[in-house]
Amino acid sequence: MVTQAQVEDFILNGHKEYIPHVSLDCAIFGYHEQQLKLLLIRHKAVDGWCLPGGYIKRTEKLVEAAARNVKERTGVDNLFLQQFKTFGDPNRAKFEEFDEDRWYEVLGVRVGRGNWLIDQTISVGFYSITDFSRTVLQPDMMSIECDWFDIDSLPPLEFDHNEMVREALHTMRIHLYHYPIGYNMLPEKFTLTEIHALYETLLGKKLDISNFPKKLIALGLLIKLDEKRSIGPHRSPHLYQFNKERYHEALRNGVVLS
Amino acid sequence: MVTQAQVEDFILNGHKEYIPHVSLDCAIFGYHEQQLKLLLIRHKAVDGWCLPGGYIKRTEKLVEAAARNVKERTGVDNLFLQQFKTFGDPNRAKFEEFDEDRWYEVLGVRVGRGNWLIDQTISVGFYSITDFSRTVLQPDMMSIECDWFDIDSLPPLEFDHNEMVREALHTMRIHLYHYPIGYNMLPEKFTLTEIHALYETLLGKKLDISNFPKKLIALGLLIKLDEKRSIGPHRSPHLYQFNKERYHEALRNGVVLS
DNA sequence: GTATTATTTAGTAAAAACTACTAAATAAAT
DNA sequence: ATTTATTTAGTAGTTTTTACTAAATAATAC
Repeated sequence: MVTQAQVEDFILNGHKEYIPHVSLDCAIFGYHEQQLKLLLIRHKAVDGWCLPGGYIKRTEKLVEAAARNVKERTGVDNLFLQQFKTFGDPNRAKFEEFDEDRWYEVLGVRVGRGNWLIDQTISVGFYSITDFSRTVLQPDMMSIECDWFDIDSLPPLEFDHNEMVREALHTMRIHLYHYPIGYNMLPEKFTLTEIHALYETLLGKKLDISNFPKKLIALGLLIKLDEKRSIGPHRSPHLYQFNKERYHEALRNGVVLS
Repeated sequence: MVTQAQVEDFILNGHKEYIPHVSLDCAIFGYHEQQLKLLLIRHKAVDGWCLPGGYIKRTEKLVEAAARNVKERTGVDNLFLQQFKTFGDPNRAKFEEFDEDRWYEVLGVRVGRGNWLIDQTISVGFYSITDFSRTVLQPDMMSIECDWFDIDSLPPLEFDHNEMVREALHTMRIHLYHYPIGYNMLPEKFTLTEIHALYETLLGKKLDISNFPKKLIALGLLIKLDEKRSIGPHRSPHLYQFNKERYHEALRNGVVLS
């Protein structure tokens, strides 16, 4: 639970703990059973939805700040997390629309125009992917709501966040061909059909079911187990798991998936 | 010419014109006759070499700040310019080594620890490519020297700039397969041998001379002219030029070169 | 003019990769 | 034992890539 004192301290003294003029925004993609969603939040003092974001502590690395932010919103750790682009445009937030009275009303603190939060920021964009069924959402102290939205029916977003989502999705889909993905999104042991559905959903297009797994297996990323899973009146699929070493080696050095 | 008054104004009042805590660094690659070089500068108050960089005016976009920076250093406009990564690590610059007396000595201004220049910054990395024979180098006001270095024999760089160069080169080489390149680096009309040499040098590897141009021609990026160039006692090569429309369309939407 | 020369560049054969499709295998249910 | 639905190995056809060959050709030397 966030207390009023904490909110006040953040607003009035946050610039001592965080680096001013720099923020980060996270496009957190959520996958589950062939659905792709995006996490959005609603700020107390802003009408529409936007990407979750935050500030960078003076003591932490950029990627650590992003990981902390994702963890705070979703409750989940250790996700696939990548920088995609940094945004800086004097018009990306409209400070002329800043309404001091409204901020006082909703936050209970008088935030002046000189406050560190009411100033131009450069924002570093990260994206992340998680299994949304395992998450426990938690808005940040400046927000009232936090929810998953289907990627195909997002509301219009505030600031330059529509562009951010477009860029994040684009980068994520390119990365899918160059980095292995699946940890944290699939059970420890999974079937080829499951990982196939994951890739199809993330890429937003069909992949031939019989050709798709060949490359992954040829690259040694998947280990075929001697177990099967019973899921109906038909042949039981084999279970697979990731070859952890190869997986992390591929994460570091990249692969080519097609 | 930069006056002492300008230096003082930049140091003491720069934070009003520029966004504090954010900087940018540019890996400016220079190509000419099968040589690949990198532009480095030497700060007045720092011993080693580093990437040229600068700050972002409150009125300009990120990419405009980078373009301005590249133009100031090289005198050349309108180059291929791409963001590659943003760097943020509390240890990327070592402020404990900051030597107030040395700064006074070399700059003639007393720069205190509270000064905006002596504080943690997040740096946005851009890379750019130009023909180094067409450039007129110009150090920035905080530097004494500015020169091209062969990419294979760079001096060790200050701060995290070795990592930046590694990342910039890596990104540039990936981009070569996804964006057309050559404008500003080749004459208006050029031979297949010339563009082949450009790609080989930038990629740092051999490309089969007889297969290389096929994809570029098939994509319609190159227009074969009816002119030839006389350059020796042998068959004269045809001249080509870029299909401007296709070139810019490919810059926007990307291509796949292999 | 003609032969020589070095390089450009069209063409092709072989190899590799990719795609679309077929059918065998198989485990649960009846 | 049979039916059923799905997994997954296999393959044939296509496309792309790669490696190589040789024809074309313009400047030079004679």
